[in-house]
Amino acid sequence: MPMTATQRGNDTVVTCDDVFSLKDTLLSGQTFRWRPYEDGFLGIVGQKALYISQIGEEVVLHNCEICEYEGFWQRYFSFDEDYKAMRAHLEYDPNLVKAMEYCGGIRLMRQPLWETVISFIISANNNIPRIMGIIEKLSARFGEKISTPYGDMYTFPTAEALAAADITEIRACGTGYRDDYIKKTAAAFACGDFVGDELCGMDRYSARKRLMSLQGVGAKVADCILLFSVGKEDAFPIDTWVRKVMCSLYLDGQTADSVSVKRIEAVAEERFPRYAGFAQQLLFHYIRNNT
DNA sequence: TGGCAGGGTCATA
DNA sequence: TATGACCCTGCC
Repeated sequence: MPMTATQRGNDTVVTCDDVFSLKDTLLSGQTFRWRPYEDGFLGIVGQKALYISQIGEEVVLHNCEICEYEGFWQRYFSFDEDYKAMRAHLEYDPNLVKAMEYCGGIRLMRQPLWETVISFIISANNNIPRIMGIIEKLSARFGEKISTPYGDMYTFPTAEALAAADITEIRACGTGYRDDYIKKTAAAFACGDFVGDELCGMDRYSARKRLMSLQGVGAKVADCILLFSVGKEDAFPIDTWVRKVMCSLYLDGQTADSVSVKRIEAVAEERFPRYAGFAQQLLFHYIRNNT
């Protein structure tokens, strides 16, 4: 049993028997709607707001019944997965051992598909603070205001709301040229052309191809969606940082722009035949914070 | 003040 | 398969 959960008063307390880090998980660029709040983080996912904190081995989901935890948050944070075994499996690689010493408590989240698709369309050619700002503005403009114990918050806009939105109003939220991608992708979800459930039964490459049929979704964004939402643990998003780290560690220090994405993909498959996505996240987080 | 990169994607040739 | 344009912000 990787994690055990109990109800304590109004809270659900999850006891970790491993090295889980809430902070590293929420700040590793997988998710964009969590902010520091009191001793932990405050976030909103779907219609649910949550204040969550961690002290040592205890993770506290404040004002959260255990049935809500088991019905949603457990899966969202991948608390039902055995990360101890994953880490043990990856110890054959000395670079990953170093990365795990630094940020081994990261978990790959399984976020709602729709929110993840739009968030990562916005992420293209962009930086994290700005991505967060754009999502907040879109939510304030097109989401629903809900009252929570922490004040009013806005839900992520529905596909219907964004599909029906005036494109200039989408752009006014700071999306830039991504406004059109957002509206068209929203339309694909809203009219039922795109059904997320179908991805689960597909292999990684078929699922990626299907996601890339959406406007604004290229290979990298598709892989992020597969890894941070769909739970495809073999997805391996290759961005500029991963390119750099893969070249420096596994391609004899060749320069990043001299090696094709295909080559890096092949090396990743060879070096990380299992849990490639977790390896990617470890290396990415390690290199971003140690260079 | 101006130039440029920032966790890419798309259209064009 | 390889280029260049694309919106916007903050940093140097």
